[in-house]
Amino acid sequence: MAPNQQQFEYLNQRLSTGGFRFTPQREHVYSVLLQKRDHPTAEEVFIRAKREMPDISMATVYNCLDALVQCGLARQVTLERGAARFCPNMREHCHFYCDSCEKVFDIDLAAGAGLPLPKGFQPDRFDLTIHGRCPACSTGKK
Amino acid sequence: MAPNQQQFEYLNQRLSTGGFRFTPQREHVYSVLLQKRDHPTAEEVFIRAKREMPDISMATVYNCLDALVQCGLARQVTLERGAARFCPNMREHCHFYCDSCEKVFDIDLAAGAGLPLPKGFQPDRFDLTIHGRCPACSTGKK
DNA sequence: AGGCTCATTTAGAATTATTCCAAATATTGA
DNA sequence: TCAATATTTGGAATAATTCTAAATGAGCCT
Repeated sequence: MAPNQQQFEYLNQRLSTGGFRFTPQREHVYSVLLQKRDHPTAEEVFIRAKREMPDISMATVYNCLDALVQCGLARQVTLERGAARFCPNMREHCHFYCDSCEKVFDIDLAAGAGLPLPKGFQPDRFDLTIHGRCPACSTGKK
Repeated sequence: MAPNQQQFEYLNQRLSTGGFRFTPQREHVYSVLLQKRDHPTAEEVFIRAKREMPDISMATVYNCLDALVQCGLARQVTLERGAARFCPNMREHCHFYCDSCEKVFDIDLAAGAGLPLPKGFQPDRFDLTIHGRCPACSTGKK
């Protein structure tokens, strides 16, 4: 599924606003992210991207993901150890990591709203990850 | 500064409860963590530990930190990219990462309290990192 | 104390994740 | 189209962590 015209325009606009050029690789990496929103690692994005663009390189995937993050088109998510994951959901939300099946769920919650920070701290962005069990794993009580 | 008797007892008890043995290395790594609570990386812990225990190895530092985390004596904190950091503060708190001076501050806030999770999700632990500017950096408005 | 068992330590190798590099190529604006 | 500059590429390099196998150490049983 190629990105539709609207997504294409939006990507183009965000890239140039951010001082980046539009390239087929960036378009493709973005479309890969949008296709399956399961918080893939850079390596997983690379594998998926290669299916339609066999010559794309790992370095380019990192470059594209970086550009997307800087343009505000994707978030980089760091859940404990291991590789960083990428998420094109830019709504305010937090992540639920299931310690049992290791899936990542988007939860629509504004984590930082109303938190009484000590005087002087100027928050910019809140990263909330909740660890626990997802519905499937908690009923199975494995 | 060596850990006091109470800390020593507590460490011993938590280690054995967790199925770990008490070793001089683990005691020393724990005392290093307690001495300067600036969220050091494993490498920084290694450097500090070597001052009083020159033969300790990196692998042992990782092993000790791991054991401490598993015993509930320290938390592993993952702030974006780069090395994991370690924090012996086990009170419920979150972290404020200053994007300007890159220091990490403990903030005494219960991040997850009262968050309305969707049905079925069983939260176990909340990891909230707030990015922004610390008081010193926000007044300097660098 | 002596011996057994198993955890731990150690140094270094191996692995994983990411960044860097320099040359070739592509994109944009004039 | 041309020049300037960003991007892509493959591979090398780096960073962070884990693994491995041998030596050591601790606790337990007799």
